[in-house]
Amino acid sequence: MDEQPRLMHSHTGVGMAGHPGLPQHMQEGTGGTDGDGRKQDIGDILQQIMTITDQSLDEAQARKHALNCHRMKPALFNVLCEIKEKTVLSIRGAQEEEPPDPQLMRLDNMLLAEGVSGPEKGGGSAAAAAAAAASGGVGADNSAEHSDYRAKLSQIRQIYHTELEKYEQACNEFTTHVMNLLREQSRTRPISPKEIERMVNIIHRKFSSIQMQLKQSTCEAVMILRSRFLDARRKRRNFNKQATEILNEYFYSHLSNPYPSEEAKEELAKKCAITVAQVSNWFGNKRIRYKKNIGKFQEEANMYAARTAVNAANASSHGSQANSPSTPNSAAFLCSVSFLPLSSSDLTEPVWLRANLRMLLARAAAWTGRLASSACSLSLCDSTAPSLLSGSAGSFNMSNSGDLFMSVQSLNGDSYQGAQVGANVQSQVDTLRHVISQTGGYSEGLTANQMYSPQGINANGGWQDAPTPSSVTSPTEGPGSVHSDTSN
DNA sequence: CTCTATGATTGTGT
DNA sequence: ACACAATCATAGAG
Repeated sequence: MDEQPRLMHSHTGVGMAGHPGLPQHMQEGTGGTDGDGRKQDIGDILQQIMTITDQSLDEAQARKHALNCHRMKPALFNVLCEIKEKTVLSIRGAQEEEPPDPQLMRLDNMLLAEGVSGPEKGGGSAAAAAAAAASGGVGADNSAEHSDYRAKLSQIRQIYHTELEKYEQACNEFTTHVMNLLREQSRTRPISPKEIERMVNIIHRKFSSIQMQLKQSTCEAVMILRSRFLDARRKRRNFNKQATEILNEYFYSHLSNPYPSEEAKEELAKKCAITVAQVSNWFGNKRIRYKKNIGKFQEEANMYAARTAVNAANASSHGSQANSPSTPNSAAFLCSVSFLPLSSSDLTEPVWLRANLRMLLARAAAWTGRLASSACSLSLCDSTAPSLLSGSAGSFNMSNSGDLFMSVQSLNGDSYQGAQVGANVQSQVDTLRHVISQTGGYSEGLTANQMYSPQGINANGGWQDAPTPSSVTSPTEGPGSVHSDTSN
């Protein structure tokens, strides 16, 4: 019974179809020793199978037909079935259900998010819009770039879909081809539907790995495009002068607590035509840089503080002609001018306003250096008052803030005379705070514990002790206190 | 080109 | 979630 081994040999040989050396070897093996006719026939048939791929199509068809009609064909088929019985075990073991590839899922998700693989309309532009928002684009000046981005993205999208379609088509064609081939072969050798299915799976896996490469390179292309067109760092543009001035004005007029509330941020963002995130960035940068190098910002601080005071005075005098500061209108104006989310009642109480102003005037006089000792006992109705004066007033270095005080004092005079004290109170408070923070808080000659602490920059040079904008309150203050930042 | 200014991002702490 | 600090990367002035 040496038939079986030879068949096994030949069977493995089928897997290596087209091997040029094999037919010769087979011939040697079959025609050599016994010369048995049956074996000779089987050998011939096998040889024909082996060489079938080397033949032309017509010739192959003819031979295939001859093979199918061969008298020994059923016998060969039975033998193959027998062999199959033995090998099918190993095939069965090889079946495994693969979980979805996480990398492929990542790529799919990303392509979907970028609007490449999603629905045609909206996806790409939505992604572009999102990217535009992320880059903080103002709109007008880089809309051209965004349309360019969108065009490029849709180009990528198109290429991706074309390629994907091509791959899918090729996959289907190849699968059909293989299935036909297997069906054809199933007439000659035993092939179960399971095997066909398995083969199809293998083909699909191969093609999906190609697809993954396509997806990967598409993702890379999108990333490159994104970074080139929408990377905020690359596309950084300085804010325009007006926006910077608005931001600086707010910063220096709220120097004791430069943390704009969400509402204030939105207001600033609207005025500056930037995003709220950009406002936050700006304040973050400003705070840190101001703190790091106060000296460098002093001139700027003075300028803005003075300007704020002047603006406030103008607003106040203007308001005195049109309407009284005690009217709801002027209160609303005060809210909007200084971004104070105060209630109207907070601002329409002339008694405390006047009292505040008297305090301010007294304090201003004290701070100009003549009444240093008495200043400590004064108490501003503003929540910051106690802390503002917690340090030694006599230590404040007034040398570089005299001009500021001049302007404040004259303004106070103007507005106080007519008891029209609405709009400029807040700015004056903050202007004064500014002067304090500059002189008391930062002068190099001061020791840390002499600096005023909680509301302004603390001994460590930070505002961390300042309450959050939404909670700037004082337990001692009345209902009409001026808050540097509050939210309702 | 260098240097400084500045908007944005990232990592960390609370 | 927010602020801070460090850092990056570019803009713009010289």
